[in-house]
Amino acid sequence: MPHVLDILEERGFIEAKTHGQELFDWLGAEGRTCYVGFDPTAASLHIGHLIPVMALAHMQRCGHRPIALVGGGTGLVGDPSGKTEMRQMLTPAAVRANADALKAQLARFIRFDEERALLLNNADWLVSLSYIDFLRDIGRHFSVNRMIKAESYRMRLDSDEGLSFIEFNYMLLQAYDFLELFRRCDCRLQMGGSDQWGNIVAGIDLVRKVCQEPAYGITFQLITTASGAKMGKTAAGAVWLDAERTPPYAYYQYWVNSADADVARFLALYTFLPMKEIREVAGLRDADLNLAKTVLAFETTQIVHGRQAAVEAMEAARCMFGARAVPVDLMPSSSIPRQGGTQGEEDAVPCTDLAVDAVAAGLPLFKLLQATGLSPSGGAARRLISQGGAYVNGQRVESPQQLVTMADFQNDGLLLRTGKKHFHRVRLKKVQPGEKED
RNA sequence: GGUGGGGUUCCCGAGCGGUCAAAGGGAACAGACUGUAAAUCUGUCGGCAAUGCCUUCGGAGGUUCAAAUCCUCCCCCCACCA
Repeated sequence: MPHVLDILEERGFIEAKTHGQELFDWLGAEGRTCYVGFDPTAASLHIGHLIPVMALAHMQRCGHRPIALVGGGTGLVGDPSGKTEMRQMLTPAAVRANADALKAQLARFIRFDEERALLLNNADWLVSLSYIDFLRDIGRHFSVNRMIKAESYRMRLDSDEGLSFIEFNYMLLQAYDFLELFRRCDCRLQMGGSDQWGNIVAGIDLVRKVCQEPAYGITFQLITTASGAKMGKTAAGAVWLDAERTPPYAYYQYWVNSADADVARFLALYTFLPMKEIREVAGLRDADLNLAKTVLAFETTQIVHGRQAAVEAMEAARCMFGARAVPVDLMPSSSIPRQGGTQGEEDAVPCTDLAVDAVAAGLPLFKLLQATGLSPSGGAARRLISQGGAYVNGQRVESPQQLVTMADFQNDGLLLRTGKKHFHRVRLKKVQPGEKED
């Protein structure tokens, strides 16, 4: 079996690690326990969380035992690391609800059956801590002189806003988590984003001081897109793993729209396809690269939303954009369907129902653009049309006054498009007499 | 608690009585070029069935024909002092 550190290194995960050779040797044996913490600041993970999640999945595939630690306790405090502003404080009830939601999503990546991975919540040991005991047992091992020199606090200590005492304590709590997991599960490795370096090292030191045992840490690269933007940040907000927040189609589209320069890197980080095949992608040029983007989008969507949703998203995209089928010899390990697929599968495209009555008299198109959410306001829709950016059934709309009529509907359906890549279907809905339209 | 400096449209940031829906930049959106890429150029970028009307410049009042701009009170942030 290949060594997990080699895999993570080769695929571009690792930014820094402690104890180079010693860590390598320790991971050389099977069944090592490692962990990553996820604070439940929202009811869903987003793309930014994917790197540590994938890393845990690689750990498991290499025969180790990952722990996903949901921060039900630390989430009540809020990590200031690398943050320019203080986090909004969440109510304990919200933190609990979020923690439950995260568990379900993590199970997409990691198998938790038969103790092959653990899902723990640090609220189980943090919430009941006694202040004085904690200060005496844990707090005495921390040097404030050292803490204020930590890079992760630098931004806040230098800022106008400052650092509140509750946030200053976060490092101790996370260090205590590591100690607790070491004691409970013999967990000796903590991983996290590059902003977690300070917190991880604090935990390593604490384990050594309290138990005189070695512990290790790995931090991951901060992944940005080729244009320098944070992963998963769009104008509409984060790209979520929750299908309610980001539908599979939109999730798929996010990945298809990756920049050329990112494709190979993202395939390595966000899929499990073999590196040998990914390296071949580097030889692709121009439009051929789009095929690799299709594989990337399909694979990542499949992991998060399942095969069915991934196929639907891909078919919808193929239908809308008319992309070529992925050839058999491109990344053969991918389970992406290679044939043209079924015709006209548009189900994944966002859709709005419209009552016949509303159309019968003629509905101004700009109203419809607004109603479907393609335009944020009527004015924006009018501007869009006059700039030539609106299309009905593939036909450019010429005038802002244009009406949508029954003639525009084929099989009770109509396809709106704005710009190059925003599609929305409209379905005619026959309202029975006496039936109320919402 | 004292003194001083601030809170402007998605973000940064100008404006300091009419010419302000508010400069400039960024983000975003559309068009052209393309490959659902990048870069570039052009346009748009509070709302409204719209040559006009309405709502915005921390909040509430006030002065004025006219207020983001002046006055009063309040809230919040920052710096220095205690």
